[in-house]
Amino acid sequence: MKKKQRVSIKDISKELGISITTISFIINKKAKNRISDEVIKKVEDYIEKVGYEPNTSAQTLRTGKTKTIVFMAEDISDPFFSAVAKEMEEIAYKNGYKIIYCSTENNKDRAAELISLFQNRQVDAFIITPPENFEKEIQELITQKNEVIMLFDRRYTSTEHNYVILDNFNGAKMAVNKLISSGCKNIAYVGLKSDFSCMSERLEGYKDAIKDHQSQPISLLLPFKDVKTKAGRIQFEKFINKHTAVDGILFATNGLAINGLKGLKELHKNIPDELAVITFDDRDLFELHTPSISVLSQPVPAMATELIKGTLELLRAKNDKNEIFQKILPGNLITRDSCKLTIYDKK
Amino acid sequence: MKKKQRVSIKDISKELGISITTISFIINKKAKNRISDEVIKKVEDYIEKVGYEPNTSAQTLRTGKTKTIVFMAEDISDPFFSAVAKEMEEIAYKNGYKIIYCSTENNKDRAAELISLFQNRQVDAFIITPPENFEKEIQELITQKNEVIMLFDRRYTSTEHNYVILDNFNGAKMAVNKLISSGCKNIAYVGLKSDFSCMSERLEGYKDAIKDHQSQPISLLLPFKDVKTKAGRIQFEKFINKHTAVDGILFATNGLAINGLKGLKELHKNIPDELAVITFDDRDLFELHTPSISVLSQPVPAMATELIKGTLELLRAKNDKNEIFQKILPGNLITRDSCKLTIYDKK
DNA sequence: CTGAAAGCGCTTACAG
DNA sequence: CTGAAAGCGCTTACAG
Repeated sequence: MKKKQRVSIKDISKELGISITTISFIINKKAKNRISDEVIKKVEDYIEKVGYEPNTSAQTLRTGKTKTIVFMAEDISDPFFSAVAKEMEEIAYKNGYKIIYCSTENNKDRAAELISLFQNRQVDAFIITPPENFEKEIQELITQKNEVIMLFDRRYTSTEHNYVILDNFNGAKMAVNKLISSGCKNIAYVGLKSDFSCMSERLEGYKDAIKDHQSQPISLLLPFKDVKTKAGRIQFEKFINKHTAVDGILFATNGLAINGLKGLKELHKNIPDELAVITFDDRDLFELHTPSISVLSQPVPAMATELIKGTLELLRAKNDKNEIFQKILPGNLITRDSCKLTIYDKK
Repeated sequence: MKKKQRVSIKDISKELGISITTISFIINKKAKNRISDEVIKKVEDYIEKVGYEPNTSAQTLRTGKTKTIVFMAEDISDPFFSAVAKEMEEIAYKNGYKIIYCSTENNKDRAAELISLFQNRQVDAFIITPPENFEKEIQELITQKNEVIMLFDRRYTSTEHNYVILDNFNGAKMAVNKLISSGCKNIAYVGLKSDFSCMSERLEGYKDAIKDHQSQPISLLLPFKDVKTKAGRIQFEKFINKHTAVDGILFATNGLAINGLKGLKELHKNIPDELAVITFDDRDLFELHTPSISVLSQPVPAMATELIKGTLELLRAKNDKNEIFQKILPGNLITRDSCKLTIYDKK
């Protein structure tokens, strides 16, 4: 935290009597077989001594690379996304990259506006959780090839693209199997009415898990705008009152679970005796809830690592080849009191 | 989301047959009394038409201004800080600024490292929640005058500096008065062992509120590292077991409250009958908790607005004068079931 | 009222 | 193995 005056390549050149060309090559590790070891050593030592750091703007202006990644989350203040964001940052900084965040609020106009804003500001890569009905825009973005495009949490089946997602299908299966093994006979699925791949994959996982177990799926799909609202809660309560046989629920997102738990409280349902509950995404709220809520948690650190690792890899490979980075990570089942104990649980 | 090739001032100059000097003046609104209205109109129309956006790196290289603000939070994945972050972003983008986030984890070495990192990358302003024992470093940073320094959540009494904070003293008083009016006779304070101004101000507010009410303050101050740990919970439980007369608690942070609520659950304390509870900071967890928890919530949108507004103002005023921006915002008391009802509550 | 030119700090093709 | 020079896209002091 010293430094008064920034030192430039020119200063080093003057000081050491070596051309700026040579110094630049050394700084950029392009000196091998070009510059003598002696000169390399001399320059590196001096750089170390004065703590030289290249001017990013000059580099950007010259190369067109900004060393900046944009993370467009659905909502950066959502605990899941902010946890991912925090982990990513750390790794990005270590690799000399900055991250800029923004929230789409699942609004496609807003997302389009943000993308165009950041394209103007020049960024190297976008990590995006696309909003509803955004496939065309994403495709166009990928086709332009101006930036590396990495999708997160959601993918499209029609296009070949980079993504990091949860294994939603098997996650849902694990969660439902937990409900089954704890004695539930009629399991309902509460999800989002959405074209998000994660939502359809979770629903499919649910259906697959119950197919030999109960006569037919029972599901409620709420529109995105109602997830946190009273209107959504009323729809959920109606659903519960209608399907009286339901004795287990899988919530597809933590938002749905929170509103659903409020609803179950209003209906005075006893968890887990009348109704067992499990949800996607862990939050400390679920641990503290009475009773504590079982979850299928997403591996946040692993996701963040893959997201950045993949993006940096693609950034390096850019133009080299049409490399594709795809990762599907398994979730973790955390059993708590909202599922009845079974003889298999030792606790 | 079109655009193939970025258009530069040079392109405009060639197209319109006007010098780049003139165009630059018009873009930067320095055209008044220098350039004819006719030319201004012509250039502005063309810029509008082709959607010209200046190259930020070139501007930065030339002016030294990066249009970047760093927000160093204690933990950017904490709901309070991530909520503030999200609000700030929106306003910053509208003003042509980017925000970069990082987390100090309340670690002073890490904070110092981050500051030096971002100084090298050149940023215009720092919005900082300083970690413990960081006053000297902050003072040095302010003295350097390389960037605008805005403190958030914590301030120092010894130095004159910019800050946006909660009215902690009166917030704590309001919270304690709520406990008093709901019938508590022995109110304890659970806080942080810390040199943060917010912590001492809250403790003072508590002391001031109870001074005519109970014989002496009863407080537990935990070290930062134990806030979320089992060790901290055990200390808390011992404290509760020791002070059997305590029938009301004010928690100084949401983290302390969460761990404390876990402890009270383990001790099978009935809230609010045996023990009423109120905490600083609202989280949806507190609303969903059984019983729901009363809080002294911080005005997140107003804080974010003041933070950015103030920072931009100082950025504009830089060098002009030694302007100082200080804002103390009032908290909101939200009464829920963790305080007993009084005849004054209509519900 | 308008423009030619220097220079911010880099990178890299080219020459030697 | 090393260096002189052009140029990335701006801003602004200076000249007219």
